[in-house]
Amino acid sequence: MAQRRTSRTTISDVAALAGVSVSAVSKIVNGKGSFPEATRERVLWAADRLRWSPSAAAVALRGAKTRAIGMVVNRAPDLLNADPHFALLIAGMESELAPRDYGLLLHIVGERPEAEERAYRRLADERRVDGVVLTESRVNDPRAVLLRDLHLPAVLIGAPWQEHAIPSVEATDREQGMKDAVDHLVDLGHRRIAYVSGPEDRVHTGRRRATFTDRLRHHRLLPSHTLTSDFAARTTGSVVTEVLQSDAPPTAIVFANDMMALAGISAARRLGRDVPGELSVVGHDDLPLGQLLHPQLTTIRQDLDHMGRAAALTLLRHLGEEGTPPAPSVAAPRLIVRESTAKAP
Amino acid sequence: MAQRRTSRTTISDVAALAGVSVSAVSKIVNGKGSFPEATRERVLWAADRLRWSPSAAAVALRGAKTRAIGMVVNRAPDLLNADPHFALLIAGMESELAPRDYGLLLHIVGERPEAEERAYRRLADERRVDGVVLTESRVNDPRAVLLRDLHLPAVLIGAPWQEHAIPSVEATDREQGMKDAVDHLVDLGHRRIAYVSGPEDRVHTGRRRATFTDRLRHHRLLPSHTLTSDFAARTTGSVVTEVLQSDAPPTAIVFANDMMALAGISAARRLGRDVPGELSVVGHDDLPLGQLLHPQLTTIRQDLDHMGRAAALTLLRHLGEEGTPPAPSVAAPRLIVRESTAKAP
DNA sequence: CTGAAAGCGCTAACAA
DNA sequence: TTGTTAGCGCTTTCAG
Repeated sequence: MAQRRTSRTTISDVAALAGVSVSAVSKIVNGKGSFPEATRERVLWAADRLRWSPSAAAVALRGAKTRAIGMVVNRAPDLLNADPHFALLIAGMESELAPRDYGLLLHIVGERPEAEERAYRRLADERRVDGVVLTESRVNDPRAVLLRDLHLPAVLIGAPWQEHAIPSVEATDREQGMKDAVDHLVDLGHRRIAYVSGPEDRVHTGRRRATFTDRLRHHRLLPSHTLTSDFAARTTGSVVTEVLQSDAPPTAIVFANDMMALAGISAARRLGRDVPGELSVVGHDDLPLGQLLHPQLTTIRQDLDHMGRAAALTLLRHLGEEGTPPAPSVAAPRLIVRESTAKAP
Repeated sequence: MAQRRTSRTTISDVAALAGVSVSAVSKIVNGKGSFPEATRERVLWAADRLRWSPSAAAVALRGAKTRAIGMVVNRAPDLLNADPHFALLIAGMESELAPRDYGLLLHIVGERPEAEERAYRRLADERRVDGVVLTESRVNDPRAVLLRDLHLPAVLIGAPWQEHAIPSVEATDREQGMKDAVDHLVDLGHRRIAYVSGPEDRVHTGRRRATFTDRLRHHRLLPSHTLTSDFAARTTGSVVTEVLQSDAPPTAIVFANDMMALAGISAARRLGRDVPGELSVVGHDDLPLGQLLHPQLTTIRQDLDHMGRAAALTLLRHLGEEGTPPAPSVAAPRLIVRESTAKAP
């Protein structure tokens, strides 16, 4: 028995209504052949009337293009939430994907590497997406090899690790913001400046720390401390607490991101240290949040929205999507001076 | 470019390697028929060796199930970013979806209604997802009708609007947190208490304000002010600034979410008002952020993670996904007293 | 110019 | 028990 479910309207319904063949509909809708204007109009009218759009599954099956791109985020949910960073990146990507009718398939896996690998593998094997966007480039990034094996086109947001086989999008003059931050602090008279970095496995962690150190050396200074934290506020808090209680505590700290800076400020305050009176703080990213804090956060602005856009565009071009403009260059990170930095005590 | 991949391994490759028919592979992989253990093993081994998983497109085309669910967020990117709310909801959903091999297709549309409608329409017409999760139930929610027309299964997170045709997941005893907040403030001696709500078109806006007012009446009080803001920090700031400069300013304000509370605190501080000395503040959501602020935020905790999980589970069951447990009930919102509330001045 | 027909990879009747 | 086969909805030769 021909069990008819809420039967979907198909291309043949449109063809029937327009009084043409299915192939005519296909061609007209995809702007392929050349047809008399009258036919074109009738077909388009019929498609519109029936509210028909081609089934993504059928198109994908036929042409091996899904018009979807994937992103797998390997951060624990609670830490993800603590860092609005991703939301901005995703929003940026979406603003380029949506108008081109591309979907974004998101996977949030924990920090377990095997879950991450599995996610990419499924994306590829099941042919769910045409390509993926990676963030948070890692040292010895296992994803580079994996994605090559999977033949899954990819674009990386951020500094590639060595000769990463994956094309990447980055801000021009990537280290400018950090240099400015160091200069700014030195100008304010700070001599004991510390850096609290994110996890060591991130490529940018090493880079930024190197820039930090180099720039201090440029001023004939050495880092007061270089510390490492993860994305948990608690970790950052205890690291900061410890260093502030050391013999020669820093008078200024640069943090790898705004949320860490906030956690740092919170820890300092708990020790009764005034920010910026006794301790200057510089964040990184410039989340909108920073302007609501007291003191308002001095931070290194990254144009996350544009990075997201650029990544999407780069991937789309790579996939051969026609009419995709080249990704515009992303502005260099720059220092936004607000209230959390002041003269050294 | 657009390097065509070495043609994908298909079910017939697996069948060939295992020396059986394709249907045998299909059945075995999907655990359908009954086969001798030896055959089963050989097939599974072959599938594994070839790293084969069924093409999502083919499966979808065949069975009309995509194993993907959709979510469209209608908030401007910058405001999205300002509110980590969604990230938590999404993470919660993912933790139930991922283990069942469901994907999450995310669309971020602006606040333009037509973009939103288009997104749902495409999701349905192109059969990209099996169902959708809605958030932020709206008054006269146009999505209810739309999704019914589209025959797109849906689950709503939050209080439904009237006889919303869409099943919804909600915390038990939804208004408990607000009642506790009011009681708490009254206990502290506050008599002039204001409420700053989110956009009027959200269902919960009206509900919470009603609860707020009712609970005050219970204490034989009237609201000092009831104000409305949108999700932009600036709006909240100016609303708060104005009310604090009025003749009889409130000594306590309850906000519709934590980010608004933060914006409010920031505005108060700019007027030189001490929080909580001169103004007590209560937030809503309990973002991790709240504990890093100074003063730490007193807030109404919502279990966003569980709401996300419950929504996913409910939808999956609705879709007939076997082995999906019923969604556990979501704990009632409750007041977390921290430092932003204190005795009335 | 237009239409008929062959699959894309998979599942589920139906046969053997 | 296992294999054969007919489509799912679409695009794309290839005839007409």
